[in-house]
Amino acid sequence: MNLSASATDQSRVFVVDDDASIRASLDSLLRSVGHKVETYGSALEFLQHQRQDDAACLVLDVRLPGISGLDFQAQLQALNIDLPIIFMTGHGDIPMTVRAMKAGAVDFLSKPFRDQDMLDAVAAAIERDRKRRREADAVADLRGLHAALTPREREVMVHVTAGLMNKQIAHLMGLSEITVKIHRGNMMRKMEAGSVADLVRMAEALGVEGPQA
Amino acid sequence: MNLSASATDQSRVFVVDDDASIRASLDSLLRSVGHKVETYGSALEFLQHQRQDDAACLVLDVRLPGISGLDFQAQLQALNIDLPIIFMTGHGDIPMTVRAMKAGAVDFLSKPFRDQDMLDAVAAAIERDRKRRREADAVADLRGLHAALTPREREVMVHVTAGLMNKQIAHLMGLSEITVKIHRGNMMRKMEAGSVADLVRMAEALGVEGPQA
DNA sequence: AACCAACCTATACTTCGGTTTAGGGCCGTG
DNA sequence: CACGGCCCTAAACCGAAGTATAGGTTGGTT
Repeated sequence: MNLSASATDQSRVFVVDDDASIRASLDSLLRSVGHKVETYGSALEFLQHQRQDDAACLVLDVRLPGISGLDFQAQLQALNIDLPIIFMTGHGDIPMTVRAMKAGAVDFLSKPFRDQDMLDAVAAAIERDRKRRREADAVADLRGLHAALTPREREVMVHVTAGLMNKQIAHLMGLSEITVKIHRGNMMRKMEAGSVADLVRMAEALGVEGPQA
Repeated sequence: MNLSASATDQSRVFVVDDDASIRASLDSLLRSVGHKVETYGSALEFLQHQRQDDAACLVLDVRLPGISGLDFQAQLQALNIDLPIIFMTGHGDIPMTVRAMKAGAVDFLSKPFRDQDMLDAVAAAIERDRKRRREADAVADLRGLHAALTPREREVMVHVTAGLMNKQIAHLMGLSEITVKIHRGNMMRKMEAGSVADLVRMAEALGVEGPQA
């Protein structure tokens, strides 16, 4: 389903800052350690460009033309764009920092910052994205399998992962036991689950379990 | 094993600040909304007192006599005291805030702060601790059951949660299948697992699984 | 009308899981 | 030394799971 090794092993850093000289210096700094870099002067500009399928992160000035970096962070979440963010600020305050960190920012750097601090933050952010990607890919594959189930198969899956016997499932669903066995067998095959133990883990990753005991 | 309903439903707030007037005003504020409050003038003083079995949190000035609040946070982690922390600061900076938040602080408030901000932060912190406690209690119970297993039973448990058949387990362990069945039956009874599905979830909570496929 | 996917059922059979009963051995504590 | 806990095995049995074969019904599509 997802045999492609996530396109590349590249790391891509998006820099959004209205100050061209900052953009240039960050571009050079980040390239020097092997990152691909794309720089933008505004949030809108960033949004209008395509994003590749790389592990990536976003380096953001909190003060952007038109929109605050914090609001932009919220907007990205609403758009379901889940990119680790590193904030930079010239004159940030503590409430701002707390809000950004609570909302999941990787780091919050005061300008001027040491190059190494930025590089460390970017490395941590990329690593976080890489991990999120791996997990998201795995879950996406599972969703594909799960989507191919018929309604009855899905229903049986829930009951199996709840630890019920075929007999009990049959009773709950108003079916004969043999029918449950058929659905169950088809479901296990479609989900590519080699055992109930496998299936339980898949169900947890998918969040398709009945309320826990 | 852990039938006691976690002692109380009380919420307890520990306030550590070297300024007595701050302690007094926080004490009054927090009591007014129903929290139990204990105040201390230093980190050491706090450590020397017993902690009850309540859902609790810690309100901490970053600047304490003898030790920085940040270092104290690290020290508590090292001591395995996992208490949600709310920092207060008179003249904090951004790196300090970032470090505290990265280390898991619930909030970081600049003095002077609005009463409501403190109350909100404390409520969030207590709720976080309550949740952590519930989970820790559940895992502690499981650990108790798991500790009562014999080495062989533990070994069988790992293989069962890996989805192996008795036959395969027997082969791996150099046993006859019947012996595996005995260990397995004893293990399921001791773990109070009604099904393999249950057992898998327990094993995940315990972290006693073989490396995932 | 023909088709197909999903659904349901039954018979028959195999394999797997699990328990009971009934042994055997090793080792450390009382 | 005797007892108990842990370990191993066997025969016999039962119930649960899983598969194959062989049907049947709907309901929507071509």
